[in-house]
Amino acid sequence: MLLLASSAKGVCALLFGESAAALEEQLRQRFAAARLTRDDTGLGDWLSQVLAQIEEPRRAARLPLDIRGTVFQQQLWRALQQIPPGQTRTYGELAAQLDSHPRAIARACASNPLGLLVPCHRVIASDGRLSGYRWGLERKAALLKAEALAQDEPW
DNA sequence: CAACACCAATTGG
DNA sequence: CCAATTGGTGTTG
Repeated sequence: MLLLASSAKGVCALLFGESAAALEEQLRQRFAAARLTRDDTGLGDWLSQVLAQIEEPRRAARLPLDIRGTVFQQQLWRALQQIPPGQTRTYGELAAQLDSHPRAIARACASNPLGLLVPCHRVIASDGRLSGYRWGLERKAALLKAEALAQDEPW
């Protein structure tokens, strides 16, 4: 199940979870100070764009994003968005790019509230294997496979 | 503020 | 294969 949340400025969260209740809980934790209002219809348009992107990774959804986070996180997330579908970076590469440390990269990825929209699943370990994923390695592997596949397809 | 714990890593022994 | 190290962040005193 999927939860899409937005602020006045844009999409601020895209989470996976077991149930609606579990998702709301995640959301509440991530934005403790926010006043949450439910909107089952207004976000439908954005949501459908997100879903379309999942099926066609190369069509990156151009949604307004409202990314809340530290400077470091924003740098990383911006860097992640530069990674084209079907490609991957290692924690080490990103660390070098941001003049930081792999462990810090991982930590920042793990706190990315924008599942899919910030392609944190394109980050892999230095030996080329998948390491971890907030919403399950299964999902990470599936996403990467889908993207790699879409890359081969002639458009 | 400082101290501490928590990790989706990496490197060296 | 294990352990030591490392850095950003949230929590706690």
